[in-house]
Amino acid sequence: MTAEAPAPAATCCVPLGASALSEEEAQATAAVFKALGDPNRVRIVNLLASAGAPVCVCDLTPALGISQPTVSHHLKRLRTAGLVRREQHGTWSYYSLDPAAMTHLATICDLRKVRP
Amino acid sequence: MTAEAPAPAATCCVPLGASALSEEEAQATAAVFKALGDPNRVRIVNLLASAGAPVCVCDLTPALGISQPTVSHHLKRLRTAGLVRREQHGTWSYYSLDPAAMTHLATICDLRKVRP
DNA sequence: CACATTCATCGATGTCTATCGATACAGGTC
DNA sequence: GACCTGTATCGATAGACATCGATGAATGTG
Repeated sequence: MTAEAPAPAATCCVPLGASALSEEEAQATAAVFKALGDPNRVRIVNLLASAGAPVCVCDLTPALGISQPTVSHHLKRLRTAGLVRREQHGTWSYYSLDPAAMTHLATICDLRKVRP
Repeated sequence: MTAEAPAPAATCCVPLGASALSEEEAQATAAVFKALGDPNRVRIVNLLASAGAPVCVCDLTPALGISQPTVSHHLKRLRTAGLVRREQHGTWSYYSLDPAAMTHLATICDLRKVRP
């Protein structure tokens, strides 16, 4: 019952329950990744990031080459995940990345510093 | 047709096609995120990260509290996405994070430096 | 060799979701 | 007011996927 990896191969088990994520934490993290787990949403985030300023839906739609309802759907998913913010100006909706969420995402993804 | 965001509101359109991701790039990126878009897979990655050494499936299964076939399924998805590596020792399979993939993931997620 | 154990695959099932066309809603323009 | 335009929502549909039990393959143990 030790933690050595390619173990002596008689018993193999390791109690790694230690610093495990809670069910809720895992679900929250997965929700963020799930929101980014679609090519069109990745492209939306990329477009918003490279734009650097709020972008109108009427610009997003032709850039993505998918129907307007589908764009609206993806934006809603990104917004629900907290990755994107909406800003309404008259008839037009402008979307931009949520800076805090981007920082949070970068933190989550950097697993290189995790220790046992 | 300028890039200012809350524009004068007469025309709103901005040509932001500039540094857009290709279809393939977007799909590849989304595939990585999709692989992480499940609570159990997030927990697997977390367990592997905090273990710091290859972990036996027989340790993962009780730690996750789901059936063994399901664990196997998730591991396969993570492995297909290139996030995880398998190492077989006798009857046992040991899984560990792919360091290069982790670095790549951290790079992808850090959108804070993107410029227009 | 017979048996047990570990893990991957298979088949089935229920749920989720991406996509679109049609429609409703909200602002602006005349 | 009537009309146009940009967005969001609705309803339907096809495809993807998480989950499990059963089975199979590989390896060790008696």
